[in-house]
Amino acid sequence: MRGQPTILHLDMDAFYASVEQAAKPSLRGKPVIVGGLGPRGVVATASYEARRFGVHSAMPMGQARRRCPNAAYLYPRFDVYRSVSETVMGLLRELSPLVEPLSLDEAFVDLVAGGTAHTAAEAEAVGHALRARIRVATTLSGSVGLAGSKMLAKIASERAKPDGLELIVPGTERDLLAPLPVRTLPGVGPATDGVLRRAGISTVGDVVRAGETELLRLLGTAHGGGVHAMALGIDDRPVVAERDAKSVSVEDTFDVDLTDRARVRHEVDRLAERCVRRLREHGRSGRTVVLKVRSHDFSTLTRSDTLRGPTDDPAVVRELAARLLEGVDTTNGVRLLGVGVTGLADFTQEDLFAQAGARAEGEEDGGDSAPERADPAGAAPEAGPAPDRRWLPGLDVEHTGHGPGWVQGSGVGRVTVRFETPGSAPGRVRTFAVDDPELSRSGPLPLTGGPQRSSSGGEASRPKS
DNA sequence: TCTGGGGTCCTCCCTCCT
DNA sequence: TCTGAGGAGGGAGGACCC
Repeated sequence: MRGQPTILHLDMDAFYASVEQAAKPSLRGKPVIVGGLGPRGVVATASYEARRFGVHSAMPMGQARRRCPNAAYLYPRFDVYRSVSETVMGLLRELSPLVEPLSLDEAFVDLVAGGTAHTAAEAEAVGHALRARIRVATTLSGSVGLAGSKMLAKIASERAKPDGLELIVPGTERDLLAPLPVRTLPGVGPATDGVLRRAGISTVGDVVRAGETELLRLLGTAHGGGVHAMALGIDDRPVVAERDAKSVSVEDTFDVDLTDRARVRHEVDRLAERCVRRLREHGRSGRTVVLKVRSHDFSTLTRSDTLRGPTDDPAVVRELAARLLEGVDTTNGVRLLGVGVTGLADFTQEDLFAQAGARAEGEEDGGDSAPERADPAGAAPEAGPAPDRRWLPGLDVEHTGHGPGWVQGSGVGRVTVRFETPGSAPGRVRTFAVDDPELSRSGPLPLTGGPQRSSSGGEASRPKS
C-alpha cells in the first residue's frame, strides 16, 4: 500500500437510470428502474428516487413493481450507456495512462502514473476538477474516492455517494475500516459472510481480532489470507490498464421453462452462433467450449470439452455444444441455457481430422438459417412482430409529424410515445397504432448540445477538447 | 417471492505423464 | 516391469463482482 492517496476510483451515480433521466426530461426527479422487463427480469439500476422505496440492483422485477408501482420501467439501452461511458473514460485517460475500467460506470485511475497528483491536496483537486468536467460533458454526476489502494479508493467512493468526493487520509485506514461490515471487503459475498458470521465475525475489526490463523482455518489459504490482509488495509493490487478477456459467453433465460428437446437443441445452436459472433468481434478464437444449463429448480450445471486447437468456426462450436447437451437430462424443464468459449487465442488451428467431420455435420443441420430473436421467450421462434416493430419501453423513436420521442408503453395494438429531447421541456404524450407508418425506431440523441440525432445510433457527447 | 448477463478466480478431483 | 510421487492440465462447481 502506497502512502499518498493517489489512486482514484470513479463511480457514476445510478448510471443507467441517470442516463435515462438525462435523456428524458419528464423522468427527472422521478423513480426510474432499468432492467429486464420480462417475467424473470431483475433490476439493473434504480434511480435514487426509486431506491427510497427499497428498490435496488439485482432485485426481481416483480418485487420492484410491488414496491414502486409508479416508477418508469425501461429496457436498458446499452449502446447509449457505452457511448456515455466512452466519454467519461476519455476524461479519465487525460489524467493518466493507467486507467482500469471495471464496468461501463466504474474505473480506477493511478494518478501518479499520469503525473497529475503526488500529494493528497493535488489528488483532491484533480478529483474535484474531474467531477466538474464529467458534469459538463455528460450532464451526469459521478462520485470519486481517493486513497492509497484500490480497495480503499472504492470504499471511499461508496461513502461519497451520491455526487460527492471522499479522500481517505493516510494513517486513518484501520480506524475507518474497523466498524464496517465484513461484506465491505472485496471478495466477501453472501457465502463468506455466512461462514464468518457463524464464527462470530461480522465487522472488519472482528476479522483483525480473529487473527490470520483463524481466517485461514475458516476460509482456506488463498481466500483467508486475502480477506485478512484486506481487513488490515493491505492491498497491493496495481491499477492495470489493459486486460485480455479470458472467456466469451452468451446466455439466455427463458420466460417459460423449455421442455421440448428439439427446442432446447435449437436454442443451443443459436447461442453457439451468437457466442462465435462475439468471439470474432473480439478477433479471438478458443479451445474449450462450455455449455451451461440451469434447470427449473435453479440448479446449474456446466459441461465442457476441449479441442486440440483453438477455433472460431461456428459449426465446430455448435456441434461441440450439441454433443455436450446430449449428456444432460432436460426433461424437467430448462430455465437458462448458455454457451461459452474459454482458452482464448489470437489464431485458429483447426484439427482437420477431428473437426472436419463435425463441421460437415453441423452444416447439414441448417443452423445458419436459424431465425433470430431479440430476446428469449417461451413462444415459438417465429412468433411476435418484426424486430423493428417491437415497441419496448424506453426505446428511441421518430414520428414524421411530431419529431423525436421515446416509447412510454405499448399493448393491445397501441403504442404510447412521449415527445421530448434531452434539451427540451417535459414533452407531451400521444398514442398511435403499433403499425403506424409515420412512426419508426431511431438512434439516441446526445445528452448535451444540439437536438440532432446521432448518426451512429449510440454516440452521445464527446469530451471537450 | 424469486432469483439477469457476462465475466474472473479458486478449489477439488481426476487423469496422464514422467 | 512395477510402483509411487508429483506436476500439469482438464472438468466441474462455487463464490464473487458489476
